[in-house]
Amino acid sequence: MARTYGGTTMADRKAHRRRTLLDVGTELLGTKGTAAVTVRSVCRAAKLTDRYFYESFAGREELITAVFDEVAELAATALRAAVAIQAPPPDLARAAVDAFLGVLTDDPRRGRILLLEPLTDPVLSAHAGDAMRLFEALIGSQLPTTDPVRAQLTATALLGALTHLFTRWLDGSLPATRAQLTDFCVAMLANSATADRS
Amino acid sequence: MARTYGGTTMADRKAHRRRTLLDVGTELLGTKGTAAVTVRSVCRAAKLTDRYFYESFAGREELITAVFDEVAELAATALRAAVAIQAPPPDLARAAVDAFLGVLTDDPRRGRILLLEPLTDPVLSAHAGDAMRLFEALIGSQLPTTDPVRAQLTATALLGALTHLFTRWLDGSLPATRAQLTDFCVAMLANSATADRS
DNA sequence: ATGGTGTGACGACACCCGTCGTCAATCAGG
DNA sequence: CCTGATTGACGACGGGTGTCGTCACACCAT
Repeated sequence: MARTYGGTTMADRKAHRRRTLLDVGTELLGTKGTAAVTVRSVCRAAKLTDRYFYESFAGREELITAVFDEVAELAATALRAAVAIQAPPPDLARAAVDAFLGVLTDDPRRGRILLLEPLTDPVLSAHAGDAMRLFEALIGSQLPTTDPVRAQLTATALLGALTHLFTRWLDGSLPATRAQLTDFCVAMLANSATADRS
Repeated sequence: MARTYGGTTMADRKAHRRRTLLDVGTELLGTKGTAAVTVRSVCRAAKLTDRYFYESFAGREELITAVFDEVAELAATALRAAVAIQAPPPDLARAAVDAFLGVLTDDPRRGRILLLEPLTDPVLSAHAGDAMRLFEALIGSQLPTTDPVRAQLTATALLGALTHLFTRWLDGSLPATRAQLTDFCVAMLANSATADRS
């Protein structure tokens, strides 16, 4: 029987503190960007003394990569569920775009964490790079081209297009409805899937 | 007759110091990113005392926006020259892509300064935003669609695609030759210019 | 009550930053 | 030589950072 303090076990308290730090990390990274995430700023916002930061994380790098990983896993899970359906490619693409957008609109901070900050922050860009390469390879493998260079160019272009569309839409500077955006993305993906046939 | 010191006029020395600061700003912003650009780091690298920083710039914001503006002006100039030729659209697109890539490959730091850092740095993003909106409007006005929403979606997608393609190619992670990349971009632009006709 | 554990606050240390005033040395023109 | 301009170095001030040890107090189980 674990000993309690304040009515909870040490393991529970530790988990709770870790959760709090991740939440604050998400808030700072997703609203102000990577420079705003420091050990002290996070602990200040979390109302925890910085000893507890080191209880869960070796340093800021570990925190921001953990925050990124949480969001990436959310997105991946949603995508996996969406494309698990048995449907023709256009419906799959629509389901995928819808699912991804759903994850982003459920919490707009996620767009910045998943799509923007990794473009310039050295820690995130090194960490996220593999995930992004994976996404590209996934997109690329769906393309009906036998030319690997062309496949990668297309996948990169698509990822770039989607990144810009999503982030711009999320920040309110794209005057499109969600349905219009979804339709456009689906058509764009479909167009790429058939472009080599022309 | 302006008084001289060390064989040069005050105006010349001031101009030289400003040039040096801009060069160092370009180096730091283009290789390490915005966080590495501080008044002290710039002056250290420029081997100037920080009094001289304030001779030309009110603060770091003014320096990084000046650095961005220099690169943007280079790109704009190259683009204007490239599309001044009398040629059919595919040749215009090719000339534009070639010119833009030329500016970037002449100095790879420019890709980061022009395309990446403004995505996340608040100062640059606010400052570059208008230039980017202009680029988008320009691309959009070349599209044969009467639907303004669709035009903007397309322009945004294209800008995103180009951004990713260029930055990924510049960092060496796209295994394509420059000719392959150029061909792809030209085809992509051409495809978008005709996509609405389908 | 006792001894051990957990917590919050804080100080230490060494570093960084932005901004600017001061001082000593050098340069320049009359 | 004299006086004023220019330069380089540096310190001041007030803020921030990462990391971690210490202390006083509160909590807990026995």
